[in-house]
Amino acid sequence: MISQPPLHRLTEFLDLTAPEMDAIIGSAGPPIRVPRGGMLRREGDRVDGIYLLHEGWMGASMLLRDGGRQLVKIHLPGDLLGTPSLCLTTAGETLAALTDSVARLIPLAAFGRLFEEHSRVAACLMLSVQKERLALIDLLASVGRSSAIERCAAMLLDLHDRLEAIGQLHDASFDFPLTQEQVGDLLGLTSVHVNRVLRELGQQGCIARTPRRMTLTDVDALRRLSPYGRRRFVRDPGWIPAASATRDPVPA
Amino acid sequence: MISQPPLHRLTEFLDLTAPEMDAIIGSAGPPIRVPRGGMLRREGDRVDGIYLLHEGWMGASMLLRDGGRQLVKIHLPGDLLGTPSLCLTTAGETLAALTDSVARLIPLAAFGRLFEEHSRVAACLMLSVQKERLALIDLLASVGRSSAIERCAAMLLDLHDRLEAIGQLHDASFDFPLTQEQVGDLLGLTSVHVNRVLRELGQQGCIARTPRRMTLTDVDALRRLSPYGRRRFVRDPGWIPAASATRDPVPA
DNA sequence: CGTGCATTTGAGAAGAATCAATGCCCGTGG
DNA sequence: CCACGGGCATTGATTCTTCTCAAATGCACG
Repeated sequence: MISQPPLHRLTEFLDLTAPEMDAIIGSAGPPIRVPRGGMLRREGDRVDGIYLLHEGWMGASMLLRDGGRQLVKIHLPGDLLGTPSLCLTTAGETLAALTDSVARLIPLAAFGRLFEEHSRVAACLMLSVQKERLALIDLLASVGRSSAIERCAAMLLDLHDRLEAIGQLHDASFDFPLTQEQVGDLLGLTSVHVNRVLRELGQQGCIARTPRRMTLTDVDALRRLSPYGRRRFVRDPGWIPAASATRDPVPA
Repeated sequence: MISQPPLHRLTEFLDLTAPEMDAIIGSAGPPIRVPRGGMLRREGDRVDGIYLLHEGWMGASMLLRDGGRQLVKIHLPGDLLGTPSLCLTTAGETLAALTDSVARLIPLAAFGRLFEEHSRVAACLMLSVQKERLALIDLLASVGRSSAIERCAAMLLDLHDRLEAIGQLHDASFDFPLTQEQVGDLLGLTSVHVNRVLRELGQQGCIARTPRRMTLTDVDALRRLSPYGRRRFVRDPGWIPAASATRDPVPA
């Protein structure tokens, strides 16, 4: 028994109507279970749609020619996965399960129909993608222009804030399934150095770690460490027409 | 006398119809001239639309709390500027002219209308944004997981390929208005180190520099140095409906 | 009770930053 | 015409962050 798909990432900018949400839900295929370590999509696979993540953490990563790996995004439930590859013939990113996960495919055809028939949903998708792009910009700024400890602080806060939004945060404490190597691949560091930095953060009293669990014991100190602040997102942007203006109004 | 806006970034995935292109062109405001060093938009400004760059090079950058600056994108003519801020109340990036530039504002309202009335244009915009996102991913991988020389090679190739697409490349040689500090801000390096690396590339015979001009004397060697290959983009993706299927068909 | 993965720790090396000075080009104003 | 100043490029010397290599430890799991 699979619960309804989490759509908070699509309704965070705008309240969608029931028909609009039904259209989204209806466009998704059956649940796909991916065990920890499994792949939902590999770089080079044919692009057959995008994915909506129901449960679990997944990582989007890119392989480099020298064998290195750049983790591009830690995806949490509700995220849309694989959208960057929409403009490619062959997937540009690997989607790997960091925990046991469940996702659903939204096939290209269904995505196209959604786009054509529900312009407000299309607008929400656009905003969602822009938000992802900003996250990428923040990560880039962090990797390009900050010290290792600042990057770690920013990453922990990012997870903190996003987990809070989906109710998976309890007293600034959350499940933390990432290995130090994965953190390194995300932040442009070695696992060895991640280890030292996390210990340093622990000694400063900013965080407390137990296996697979992370507690931010001094969120304010972490925010001071972080190289950038929190973004303020729009709500009900004026340029998206009100629901009643939607095409094909369904008669009551 | 301002020439027609360059729309190659919007038609590279799909041929648009004349009415669709007219709608885009019609949505843009009057040309805005920005002298080298001037700002089109500052971080924190109110978001009133996006911009279409006609002429010149512009940089999108983000300021860090410690005073550092991350250059996020070097924009060339035809690019859409400022789209990441669509989901923010207040601009998240500064748009600064790297050369004398000309841009046009597409106001939010016009953008919304475009989205609502021309779903194929909306789809093209989505693909365009995804392409930008991939560029950001590539940059991130480069900054996070490659040496300084590899990053420089990748940046030079990126400019090479994009300038080629707009006919501003002559025998692997192009106008290069970036200061070494700006390159450093883009690649996560200091200007001092950029200088050394560029000299190294020169000594290896990969590039030749004269003031404000760059020549790639060994493109293949640079491609071997670059941490990633070229992307292959879709053309006429099946999920976007054919032009005749567009709503509001204009009677002949 | 091995086995395999992840974390932890140490020592040394390397890449890039920092600090500091110099030179060059070019526009400005005396 | 020339002195001056600002921005940018270049170079050297030194420091420091982070990587690399290596090994030990701990822990989960069959």
